[in-house]
Amino acid sequence: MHTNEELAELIFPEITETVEDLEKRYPPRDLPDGAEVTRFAPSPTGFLHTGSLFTALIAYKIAKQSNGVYFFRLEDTDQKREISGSGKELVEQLEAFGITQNEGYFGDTEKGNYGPYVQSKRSKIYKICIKDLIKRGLAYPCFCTAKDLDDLRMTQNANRVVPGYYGEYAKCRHLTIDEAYERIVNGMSYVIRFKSRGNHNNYVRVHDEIRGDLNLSENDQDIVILKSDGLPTYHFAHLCDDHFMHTTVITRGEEWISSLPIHVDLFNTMGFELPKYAHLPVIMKNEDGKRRKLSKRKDPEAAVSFFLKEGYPIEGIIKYLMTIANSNFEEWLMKNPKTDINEFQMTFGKMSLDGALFDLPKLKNICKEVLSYYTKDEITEKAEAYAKKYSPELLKMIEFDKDYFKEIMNIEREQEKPRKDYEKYSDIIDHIKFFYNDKYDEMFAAQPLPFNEFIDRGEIKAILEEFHDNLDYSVDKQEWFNSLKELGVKHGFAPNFKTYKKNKEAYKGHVGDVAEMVRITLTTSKRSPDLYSILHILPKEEIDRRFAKTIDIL
RNA sequence: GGCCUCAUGGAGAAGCGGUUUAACUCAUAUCCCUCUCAAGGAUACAUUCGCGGGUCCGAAUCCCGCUGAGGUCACCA
Repeated sequence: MHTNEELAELIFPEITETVEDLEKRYPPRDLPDGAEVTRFAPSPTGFLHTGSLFTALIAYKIAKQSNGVYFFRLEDTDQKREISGSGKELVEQLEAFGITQNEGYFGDTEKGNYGPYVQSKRSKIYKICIKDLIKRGLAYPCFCTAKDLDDLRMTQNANRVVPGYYGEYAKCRHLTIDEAYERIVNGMSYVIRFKSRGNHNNYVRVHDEIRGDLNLSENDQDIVILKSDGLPTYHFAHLCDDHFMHTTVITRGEEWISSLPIHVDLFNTMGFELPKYAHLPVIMKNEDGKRRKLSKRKDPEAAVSFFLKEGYPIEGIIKYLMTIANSNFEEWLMKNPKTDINEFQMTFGKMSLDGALFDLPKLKNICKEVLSYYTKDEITEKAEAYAKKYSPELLKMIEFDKDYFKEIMNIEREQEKPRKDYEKYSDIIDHIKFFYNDKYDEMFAAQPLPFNEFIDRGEIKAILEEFHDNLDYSVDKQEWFNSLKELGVKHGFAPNFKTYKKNKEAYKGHVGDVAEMVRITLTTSKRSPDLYSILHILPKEEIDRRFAKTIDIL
């Protein structure tokens, strides 16, 4: 007759430490009152997902604003799905968004007293806990094969009973210790299951920081806690890791709500204090009138790298995510458009319960706002950083003459109501390329200049010549514009749109038409920022050249 | 299918039993301003809070039922 003790020794002969040893090794953290310990714990299965960034952002904020600790843990227990190198990538992308840690996994290194922070390196810790459970008769080896489990599921479905490995259906649970012992000695493959003492008909009340009290059916499933590869499942890793790392608030997606009873069961039987839980809404996408989770495969915007590549400002993305996270954030943002968002206090109570639809127009609007508030130096610096990584073309423009670029970026910037031209850094090129001679020449050659076809070419030519001959760079904007009006009037154009509208027959057009001629000459386009600014930024010789070139073809 | 969660306009949402004629932001539309654009300003956009009952003098707000959407039922997390 073997005992549970002997069974535990047979399975884990190399494990000599106990749960008490672990408690000593990972003592409670010394933190101020109210400090929360949070974590972001992704699997290294690919690049940073927009939803993951959202989750990480919330965990980070909750810890920061309470003077607590935010750390990064790598959940690499599924070696089949692992994509090598993605763990490091995840850390780096988060860092790009300002979500930095002072403890945890850093890609190449680890820091902190509660490590290791990579689950595959914590194997011993899980085994210590499982050995303890086996000794206490609360976990057992299960020899069922995938086929056994499939068959079980099928008969359960056919009989309309709750599927799963529990109670009478948990075959291996009813094996005697000797039987189990013998099978292991004989080299049979097995997993370790948790022996649940719960009853499906009882309810447990679990508090969720966002949703309030949840009433859930007790767990009675004998879930797998150690896979045959020797690594734990998520549930068991969550139990051990968050307990010994002293996480105070578990922030995770709402898809975990249904496994909450398992976690409660696990924490209770290990005698560990249950952490607080906050089940976050999942970011959705609308497709043909149906809501669904943002999908990494189908939606480019599901990967955070998409936004980075497009050149959306990081600050804008974070602010957008914050508006989804807390309904009162936007109001705060409007009052404090330039304040560091770390000043904003995030609360679980202001979090919505159902998943928000990802709204690109809203993101764009926020990004526009963010970019418009940057000084010329700030936007130049950030645009350069973006260009270095993603846009050689833009980089060339910036490096050609940085001061020149700054002056261009400064058009109607650094004022009360700045221009809002750009939603992302990649928009810059198209808006300003006419400032660069080679681009100008390209555009000049590409299509006929869009001069108003109702105005005689000779007239345009005469006006342009006269405008150019009398160009005075020393006058202020108002005076300059007056002279433009006078020039128009002289040629039969109304001084303003109103006058023209009242009596269209009396005029060939209005100042706008005259300005348009100059604009096309200088930019090849009917649309551009302020003309006066352009005249003062473009080098004088270049202005002369453009006039000559344009007049020449008229 | 069982269980769980959620449900206010095109989107994010405020509201939590009585000055709510349902705040605010984005989007959209129209108008104004204007040298074009980007802005800015003004106005419009839910007779009604998924539907049906009930409680109450009074309900988006409380209760019940239904419906819809999402999640979950793995040796994936």
